[in-house]
Amino acid sequence: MLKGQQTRAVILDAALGLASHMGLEGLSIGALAEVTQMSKSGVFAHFGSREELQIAVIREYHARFEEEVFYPAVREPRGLPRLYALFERWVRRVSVELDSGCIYISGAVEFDDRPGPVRDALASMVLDWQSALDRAIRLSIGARQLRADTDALQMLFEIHGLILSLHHDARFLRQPGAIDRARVGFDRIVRHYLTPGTAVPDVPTSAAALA
Amino acid sequence: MLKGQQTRAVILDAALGLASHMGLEGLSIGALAEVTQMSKSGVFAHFGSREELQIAVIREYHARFEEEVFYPAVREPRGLPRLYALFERWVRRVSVELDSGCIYISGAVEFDDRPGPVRDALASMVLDWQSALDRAIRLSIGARQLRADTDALQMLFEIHGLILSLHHDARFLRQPGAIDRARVGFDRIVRHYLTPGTAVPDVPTSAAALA
DNA sequence: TGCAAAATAGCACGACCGTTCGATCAAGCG
DNA sequence: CGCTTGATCGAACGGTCGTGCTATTTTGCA
Repeated sequence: MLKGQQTRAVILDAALGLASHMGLEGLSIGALAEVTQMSKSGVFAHFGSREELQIAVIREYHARFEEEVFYPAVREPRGLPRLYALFERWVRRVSVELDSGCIYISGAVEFDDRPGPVRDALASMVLDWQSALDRAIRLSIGARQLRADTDALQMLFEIHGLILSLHHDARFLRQPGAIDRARVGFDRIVRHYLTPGTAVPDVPTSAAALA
Repeated sequence: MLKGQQTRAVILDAALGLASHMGLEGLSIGALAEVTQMSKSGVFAHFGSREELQIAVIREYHARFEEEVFYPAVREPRGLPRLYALFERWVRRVSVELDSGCIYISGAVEFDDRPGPVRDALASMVLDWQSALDRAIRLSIGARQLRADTDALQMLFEIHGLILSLHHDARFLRQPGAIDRARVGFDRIVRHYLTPGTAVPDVPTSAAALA
């Protein structure tokens, strides 16, 4: 009983690392068995099918994402401080994980015209995260830090674009300045929707982080 | 001699359709043979290896992209009109192709940590396109339509994010309003870098296109 | 300590993969 | 006409894939 859950966790951990390099479609039970020093059937037995394994990986990624990005950020006060914290931790997750890679992003591309349970699970997690961001934006509007006519979903669309552009430039093109470009873009977006006279938090920069 | 190039073109056309659905990694010679009603070895002979096939697909996609997006847009006058045309055609390419999919974007995710000739070819095409956009932005600065202190690469980073967000929301999440969100975002970015007093072209909207 | 149950291994299967090789077919040219 | 050359095919190879089976080992509890 205990042993089962335990090795399952070990497998899942290895699967996450493997999936963030090869993608969810590149995740194979054979490779997973090799990494964990188990037999293919031993690995297989814990999930019942490859699809279930993929879904388990997605759920595990979601749990870790919440742990590292969402929960710490919602401890910040409502409004802009929380929104800034959410974005900054999101940026870090996408860029620090430079040698792994965001499963939300790679999965979205892999499964964008491949219907099925995996795609559904992925979409549900992504929508969950987006609605969390949407709430944070609306709270900033409610606190009159962002203008009342702010289109929260439009703002979210633009912010999400910065993260995707960061992922593209940093991971694929290996351009080092991408993190600060994302931060600058975020600051510009916030200032655009800002209620005049409201103070904005400082934007962290890589240079500042070094000092 | 003639027949060879001819069927090669037929295969390549089918390969493009197949790759934009299944990704460059999902492109298989067997499936390609089935679609083109040929034998696997017949298909194979035209490229010599799967990798060469993938590179040929990338080159063909690049050629079509130039044909549909770049060349028509550079016939617009320098500065903002050309920049708007480039963006609008880019948007259309990413969204109209809703049932196919942009190989630049899916390829970037598939090959972001898979070094080799395919990744190199892909990166070279993407950088080519990005430098074209960069030139268009700099020409707008030179024409004093955008402010002299405009950071062209930062602006490019933000615009690229809109396209990626559009691709994500329209293709993966199937949200219908994404195209206009991208256009609104673009208009907002341009206005931010705009030299005060400069007129901006109208932004096309889906509603206007219907009228 | 012993026994039931859970966990893991070993093996085989059919399917698909990219690739190779030799045979066959069609067309162009002397 | 025959010969060469390029295009295409058919069959096969070794490999990996996911997935079933049946043993065998290991675990947790009475």
